[in-house]
Amino acid sequence: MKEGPDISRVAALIGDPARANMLTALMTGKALTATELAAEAGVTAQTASGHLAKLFDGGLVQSRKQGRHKYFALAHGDVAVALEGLMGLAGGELRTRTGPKDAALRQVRVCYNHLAGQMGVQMFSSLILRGYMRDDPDAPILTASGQEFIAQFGVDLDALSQQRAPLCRSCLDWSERRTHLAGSLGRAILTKMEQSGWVKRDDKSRALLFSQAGASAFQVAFPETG
Amino acid sequence: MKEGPDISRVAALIGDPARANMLTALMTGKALTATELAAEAGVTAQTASGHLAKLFDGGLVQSRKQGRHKYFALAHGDVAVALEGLMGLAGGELRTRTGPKDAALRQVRVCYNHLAGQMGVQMFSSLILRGYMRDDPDAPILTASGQEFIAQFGVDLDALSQQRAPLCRSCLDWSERRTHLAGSLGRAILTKMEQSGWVKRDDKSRALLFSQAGASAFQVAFPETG
DNA sequence: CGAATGCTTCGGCTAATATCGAAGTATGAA
DNA sequence: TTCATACTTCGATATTAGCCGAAGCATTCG
Repeated sequence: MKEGPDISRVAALIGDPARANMLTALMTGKALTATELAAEAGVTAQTASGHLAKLFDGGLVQSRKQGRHKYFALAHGDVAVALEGLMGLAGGELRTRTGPKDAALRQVRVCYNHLAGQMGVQMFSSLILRGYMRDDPDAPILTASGQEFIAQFGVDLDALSQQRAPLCRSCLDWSERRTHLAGSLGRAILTKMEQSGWVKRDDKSRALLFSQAGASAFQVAFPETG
Repeated sequence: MKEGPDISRVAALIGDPARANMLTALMTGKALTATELAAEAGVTAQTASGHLAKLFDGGLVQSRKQGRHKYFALAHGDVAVALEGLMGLAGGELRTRTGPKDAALRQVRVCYNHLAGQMGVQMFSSLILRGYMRDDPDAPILTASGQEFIAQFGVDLDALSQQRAPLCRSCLDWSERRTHLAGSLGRAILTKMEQSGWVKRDDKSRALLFSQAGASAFQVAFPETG
């Protein structure tokens, strides 16, 4: 009578309108906070909290606590695939929403001491896609080829590993809502970029000012799609 | 927020255990009567009637009356694709149970009307690696050499391209977690294999029974190049 | 013609669950 | 510290929806 896995459980999870709205909102690939998802679903915070707990238990979303916010994202690509399949049956359309303010800050800025914004996310994903780094659930891990790449970039890894602070750490990007590289390595890379004259910090804001040559060099070092 | 075409509606349809069992039973591609589906779902005939009406209204199944029987089948291939996607999500949770029947199903089975399981994935990747097919993000594309290969295999491509249904389509395999070939071409290939006596369908399950000669011929036609 | 089978509709019972108000924790800011 | 924000837990309510018994059509067969 029963063949294959039980699909009713996971389908029932998606079958609630509030949860379905949350999941579709997460289809952008960006992480959203619990309150944002509550607004997206049109329910109160308490209700949303219950829904999100169920989605987490069902393995459809992953969560990440950062400060007093809790960010949620789809657990993995298979979830998006399944959702797309359902959308094909419903003939649905996708809507987009996220509103950052300053365009310059959204493109690139400093986050404590490391690179953030669109370029920060690009650097991180470029490292991942070329096999220099592995996005472990716990923390990113620099591979052997990655260590070589970073050394050639001009960062002294041995000195960094002496420090107490973790070498690699992923940080959720404010505007992009995707992970970028933090930790002592992220800090060292930004420092190296400053030393090389690629970029200067703005005194008043978190904006970063790339020189024309620096921007070009960045694109060469961390190309967009691998 | 009650806007637009709802993914939750169709997901809720699949979300009921009885309906999910009916749909999985229909994944064989065979049409089943209402009473057969009632037994499959473990409910009475009245309950099944209500479920099937809902599935029909939701566009997931098609029905045709024949004498005093009413036969149901999946509405179209997209439904099977969506169901397989959901199975991929639910598969991870039920890793513990692997019966003898599951092993056979993992190796090869029928997905609506095309080949699935380990052999289905092998066929797909064999076509890709030999340059007969290109795995476009949108949908797989048959190359010129691929068209020649398929024609030699004994499938009339001209007749297929006349149909409204897409020729090539990728479907995510729930056991292998990789794509296999669906669409009218996938269906035609399986039909050809049946006509050639390579394989027979099981009446009760999604299992496929390859003859010894058929299995050998399959390995010759779609070698494991990877 | 009855009798039997396959399917559907109706009514009521029951269980599940989505929802929100209120109160409780945790983190960050003033 | 004190306050505000973000999120969670608890309790109660209400709507929903699955389920089956009983009865009603429709079709087929003896």
